[in-house]
Amino acid sequence: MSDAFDNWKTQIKKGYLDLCILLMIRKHTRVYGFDLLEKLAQQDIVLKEGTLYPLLSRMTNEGLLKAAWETENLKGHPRKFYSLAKSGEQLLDEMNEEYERMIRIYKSLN
Amino acid sequence: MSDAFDNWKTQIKKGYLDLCILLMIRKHTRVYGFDLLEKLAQQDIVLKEGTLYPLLSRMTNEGLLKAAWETENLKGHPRKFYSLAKSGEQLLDEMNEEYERMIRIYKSLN
DNA sequence: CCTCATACTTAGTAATGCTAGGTATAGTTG
DNA sequence: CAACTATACCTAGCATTACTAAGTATGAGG
Repeated sequence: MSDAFDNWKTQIKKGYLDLCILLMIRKHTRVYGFDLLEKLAQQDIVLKEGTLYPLLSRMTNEGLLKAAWETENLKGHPRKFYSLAKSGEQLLDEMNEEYERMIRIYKSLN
Repeated sequence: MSDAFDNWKTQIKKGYLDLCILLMIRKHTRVYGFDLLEKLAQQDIVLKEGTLYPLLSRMTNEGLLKAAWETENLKGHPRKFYSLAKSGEQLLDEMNEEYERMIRIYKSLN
């Protein structure tokens, strides 16, 4: 049985990771998974690979991201690059609006 | 299959509701479920009873809340009043700190 | 040749919010 | 007093996500 706070920390990230990852991809236009993992860690969002990759796959399947294996300059390990699809940009805008709303409510209660 | 945004809105609330409810109870010291439902709705957090009550039960079982059936002045329907337990206050402080951190990261990515 | 770092993948688990009901009491109306 | 409504709380089952804990595969360095 895990600590109440640890458990909450898992829950509070649901949805938040999607948001941050979409923001991060928008910021960098085109990134691959492992690099994204490091960029997120720099922002103090530390994920395991087993958390990030399924998330990227899901968002790609939902049509939010475009994914492409690197084909040119292929020296080193193959990398799968992600970028925002149209519907991903649109969703991100909606998410931002909703999240700002939630922050406002939170602030007003504190 | 639900819309991607609707689905996300469900996910992003996980943990957030706990936080808001603890904040609300702290603010009012002592409230019962149905009243809490209305107070939250006034803040634009609209829940179904089937969402709130299990949540209150869970937090009570975890020792975060103290629950007591109204015994005095018992006219009208019986009401179960909730207030913050020690560990609930403590958890709330930790949650606040973590949530502020998440907001800072979010802002920096946007 | 063996180890390590990079890079991606997958199966299974725990936890929460929602749906869609249900129970019970008190006041109101015909 | 019977029927209805509003108040107040409860519960079973579902869908979804983040995490754990593996595994696969490539290239570089000793």
